[in-house]
Amino acid sequence: MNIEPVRKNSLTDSVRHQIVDYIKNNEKNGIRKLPSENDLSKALGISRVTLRRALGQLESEGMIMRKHGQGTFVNEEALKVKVNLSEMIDFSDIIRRAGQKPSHEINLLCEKSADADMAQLLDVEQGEPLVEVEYALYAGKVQAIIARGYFPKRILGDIPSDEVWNAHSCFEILAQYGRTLVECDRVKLQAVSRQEMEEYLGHETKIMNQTVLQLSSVGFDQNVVPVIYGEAFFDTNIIQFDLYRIKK
Amino acid sequence: MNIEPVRKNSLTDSVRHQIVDYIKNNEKNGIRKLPSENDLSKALGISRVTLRRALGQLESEGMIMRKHGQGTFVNEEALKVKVNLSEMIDFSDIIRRAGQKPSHEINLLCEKSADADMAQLLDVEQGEPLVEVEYALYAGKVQAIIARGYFPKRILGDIPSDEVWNAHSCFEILAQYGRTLVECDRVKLQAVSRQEMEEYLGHETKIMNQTVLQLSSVGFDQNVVPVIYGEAFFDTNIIQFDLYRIKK
DNA sequence: GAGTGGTCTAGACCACGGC
DNA sequence: CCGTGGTCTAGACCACTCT
Repeated sequence: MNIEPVRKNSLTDSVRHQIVDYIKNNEKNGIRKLPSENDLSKALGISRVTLRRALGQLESEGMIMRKHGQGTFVNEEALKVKVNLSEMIDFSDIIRRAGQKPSHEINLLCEKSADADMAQLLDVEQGEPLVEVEYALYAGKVQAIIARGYFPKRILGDIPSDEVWNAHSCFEILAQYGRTLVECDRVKLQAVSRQEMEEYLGHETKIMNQTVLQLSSVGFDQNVVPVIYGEAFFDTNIIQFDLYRIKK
Repeated sequence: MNIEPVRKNSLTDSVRHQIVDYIKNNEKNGIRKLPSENDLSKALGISRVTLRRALGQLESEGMIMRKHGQGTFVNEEALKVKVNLSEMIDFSDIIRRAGQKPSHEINLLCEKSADADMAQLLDVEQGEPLVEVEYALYAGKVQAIIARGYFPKRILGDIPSDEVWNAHSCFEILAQYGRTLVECDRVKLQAVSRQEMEEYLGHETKIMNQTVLQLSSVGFDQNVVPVIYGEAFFDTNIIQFDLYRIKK
């Protein structure tokens, strides 16, 4: 039983992927200039409008740069961004991006009723049954992330077995057992001491650093209805988040 | 002598601003649905393509949500983001967004030659003269940010007087005296202890928190040539960065 | 002047949601 | 069924850069 996120491939999307492939294939050759928009649109058999939509998306991500009167170029500085904070990715992928091998274990899995704060964050009635789950994530053999999540129990039809929890992330379980995709989230950042983290969690951890980066996030489904609240603590000696920003 | 960032207003830009105004004006009335694309484009006297380009930009920022077959809606969750980390804004504006009154003082202003690390980061020769400047920024009466910046001295024709430094940010001085606009930057995040921060800075600070968020950034001009390197330390009890992220 | 990206349009057709 | 947003096109004209 696998429910995959269904994303139709528009022409623009597939063009964008072709351009990304083109860039990756020519990375070694040192080719930093793309063909002109006219040439590219003819070569791809599409209108210039569609090509420009694809290029515009890549430009807003920072992957390419366009210079009026000169051409379109690969932006090598933006490509140096590894652990991109502005992308919504799994904890495991974050560790992979940091160049490490990810693994995880479940610290905690239980039911809890929503207190006032949680009820407001998740837009549910106070007392509504929530699932509380805590993961410890390792980069190689070192603990890099502690993540705790809360979401309404009713989203899950049946509570999966421990094996399932051990093999999948919260988001995968919400997708497969709750048919709920987290499409966007709002994140708050704080720097906290290891001691503050352990007081919040209520137990000791194997995080080595004395200071950690705390990300508090509310995840929403496609209708911007809150579905999950998470608190994650990162050892920034191991996970260094990056961002590439463009002035508007 | 004021050199303003020259940004031509395209039709799409002005349409986008009109939509933002529309949203702000109707925020109080509780109107969360925008007119249909056909109606809007007719009312504004523009083609639907141009309107959709403007709406698409607002959607990628999270300000609006479009539902196929239903309409376009204001995204209230995204609007809750206050101190948006994915926007390139001045330290003073960051403090304003956090709901505080900003002020700043210069801690340090001197010349320094580039060491190996700095030479690599700024893509200059080792030994090249740099300007080193350190600001302390206050939220009300509390120290909230310490920021240190380095940039090649040759960018500035003449070194401005102390008065100018006290009245402007690094970016304003680079723009007005160096005719250099910082158009994009790459940022790295770390959580560090107050002690580590003070060791890096070489002096004590008035930051109250025991842990701070460190942002290390390289700023680039419109040709993605590095022009400034900065290390900034934030008291996240006062400045809590936010992000709204959309899955791709 | 030739080539590049930047902007805008009119119009067609499709897919989804609610009535 | 109708109205909504989603996608794509051909073509025009402009502004910038280089030679």
